[in-house]
Amino acid sequence: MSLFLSSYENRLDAKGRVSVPASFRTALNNEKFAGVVLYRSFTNNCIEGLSMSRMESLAAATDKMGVFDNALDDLSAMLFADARPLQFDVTGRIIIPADLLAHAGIGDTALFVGRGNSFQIWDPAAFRAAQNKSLENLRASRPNLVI
Amino acid sequence: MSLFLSSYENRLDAKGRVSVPASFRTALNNEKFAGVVLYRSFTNNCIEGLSMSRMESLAAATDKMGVFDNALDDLSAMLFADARPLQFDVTGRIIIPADLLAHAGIGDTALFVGRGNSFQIWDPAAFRAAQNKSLENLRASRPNLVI
DNA sequence: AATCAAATTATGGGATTTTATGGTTTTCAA
DNA sequence: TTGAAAACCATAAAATCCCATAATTTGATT
Repeated sequence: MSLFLSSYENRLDAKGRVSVPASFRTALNNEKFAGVVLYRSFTNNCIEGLSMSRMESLAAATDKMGVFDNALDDLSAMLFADARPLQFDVTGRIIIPADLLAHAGIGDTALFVGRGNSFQIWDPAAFRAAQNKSLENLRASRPNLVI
Repeated sequence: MSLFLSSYENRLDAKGRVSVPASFRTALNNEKFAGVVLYRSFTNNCIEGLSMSRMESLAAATDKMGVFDNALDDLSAMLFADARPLQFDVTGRIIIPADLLAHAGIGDTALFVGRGNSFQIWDPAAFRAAQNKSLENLRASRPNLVI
């Protein structure tokens, strides 16, 4: 398996440690960096997460675009400056930096949400609200995706 | 064979395990992931099922289109967040998560319904009711299917 | 067409492993 | 030396594996 799928609600302990869901870890288990990269979402009150190798391919992609695209320059500046590499401990936990937790409004419970090739970390209630919103949007726009 | 055809009614045991019908399993037997991906139907009180490779091609598609199609982005987000990868045990069983069972109103018997390239899982009675409803609709509208 | 044997499939329960979570000790740098 | 981070250890709950058995299908042979 190599996609981040499904959602998992895990608790932060007194030291701020959270288990990254086992299925996310297996999705990462032939990565050379045993951990994840987190950064603040630009669009939502949540944390974005991906593998180090995907971060590297992002770097490669922005390289190819050249130095004259200002928007992209801003984006990659933000992204790379903000990105936090976090290594798993022996039991597969990480400590999410306080400013990321604050940005996502996460208290003592974190919801890991699969997004295919990446994932997000949300405050459970905030995610449910956001998901209801996009379900409404979908019902209104009825995109025609063939699955 | 590679299509999901026909319907099969199987029992859930005390631990919630159900056999995926053998013919569905053979339809999946050159997949690298030995199992299925399930998610809540957006339109019916049932569970949708498909192969992991189909899920992966969806991930590839959303990658290519980037972040500019909001509707499709919403949809794939819903899908990936909701999708449950479930591996077969040695005898070809899976455990359907409790929230999916609740959404489909499934008690101790699950009806696997072939849909060609995908399948659905229903509560038997709920499926029969839905079938009658769509038969009524068909009689009323008489769509003209050209083969 | 009927019957029986063999293979496959569905189902059941106990044993084992993983996983999430908590706490304690050690290390290291400020 | 003191505080934070990392390493280490422990455990309950959940998921998975393993083996056994009942039911069904398939295929062969009358």
